[in-house]
Amino acid sequence: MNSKSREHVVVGISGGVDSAVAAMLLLQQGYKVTGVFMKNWEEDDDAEYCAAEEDYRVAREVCAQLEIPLRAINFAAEYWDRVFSYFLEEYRAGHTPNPDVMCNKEIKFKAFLDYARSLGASRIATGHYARLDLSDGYYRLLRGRDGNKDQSYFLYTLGQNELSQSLFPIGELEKPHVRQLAEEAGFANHDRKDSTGICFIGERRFKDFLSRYLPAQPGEIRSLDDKPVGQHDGLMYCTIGQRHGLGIGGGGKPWYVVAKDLAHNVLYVVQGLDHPALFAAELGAADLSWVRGEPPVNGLHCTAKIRYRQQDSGCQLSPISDVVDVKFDQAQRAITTGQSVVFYDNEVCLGGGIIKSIVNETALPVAGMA
RNA sequence: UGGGGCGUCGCCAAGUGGUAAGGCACUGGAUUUUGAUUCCAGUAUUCCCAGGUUCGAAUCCUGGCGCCCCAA
Repeated sequence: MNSKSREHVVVGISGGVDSAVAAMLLLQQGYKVTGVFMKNWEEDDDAEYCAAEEDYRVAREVCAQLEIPLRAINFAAEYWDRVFSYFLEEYRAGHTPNPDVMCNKEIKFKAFLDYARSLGASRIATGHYARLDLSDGYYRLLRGRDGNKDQSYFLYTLGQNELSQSLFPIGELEKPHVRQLAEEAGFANHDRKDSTGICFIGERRFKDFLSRYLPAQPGEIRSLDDKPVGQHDGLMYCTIGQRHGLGIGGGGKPWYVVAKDLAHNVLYVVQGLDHPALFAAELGAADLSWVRGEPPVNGLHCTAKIRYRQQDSGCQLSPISDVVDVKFDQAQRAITTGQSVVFYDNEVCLGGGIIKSIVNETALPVAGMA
């Protein structure tokens, strides 16, 4: 065997195909592999069915087939303290956070990494569609080879320390190939539907879920010319660019959320997918994180995403300090505070930050609202 | 209490004698490791009410009820 035969890797096994194939590939590459199933959310009493239990059952099945040990670890307390509380605070403040970005930062590549080290592993591995590359003494985070599944967006908070202790075994593969390998390996989950929804919390009616933690605060919905057009149940249940769930119709074109006025508890809407008020070409971001460990040169022209699964758009970063001002070559639709902007230099994910402000050419009824 | 207009699904809105378009909302599904977006499908035996004319009316007539506008 090769020198890797002694290296111990802990793989996060979720019950899905991706992590199962990741573990299998590591085994084939000669690593010593241990599977770990994370439970980071205590099921709610009234949950229709317990998805986590089924996930765990499948995880055990896969590990049994691979003949690797599977351990279970509960990070529910950490998840609540470091991810969920942040999530609620952001919503309360009228923003739209991305909990999965925070989950990767605080749980998978921190708590889980620490745990893996305590088990004697030198690295962790996950089933993310992203790639690692070591050049000039620096680790680079690259987009997954499968452009349709690329998950580097969720990983932009990782730095040199995390990447030097991580592996993304399926990053070079395309999803259909992963499923094929799973089928050939005889994994029962080879055709299991991809999981979506908030990491560990799963798919559920989002508004109902949020309302358990943030009580309703009904208020008026107004059009940009300040005419009342309906009622909302709470500004925190809505996000910029959102169409459904408002319950307002008429006039032909669909209505979209364009702004929130927290001070007056008013939700502003606009009619038509391409309404100009929905577009802005500039934003301010903070809580920056750079994969290389240091910011790129000031004035850098690169590309960026405003949300997951969106095509990158050219932009200019300047000035860069604790915060950054991002000017896009083309106006972006529905830039939303709380979401992450993630920067790329072609295939390389440079890092990103949390969107804090939007510079919009179209005057909104209330100054400073987002 | 003079004149004019209108009343079709929760909301806009076609249809002016031949047996209820479409859009929005809503519901379901697809896509998606955030929240969204997008895509596909479904949704009025009934046209404010009551009579009448007609083989046949949401469409014509009569009478109500409701709303709007202009005059006062």
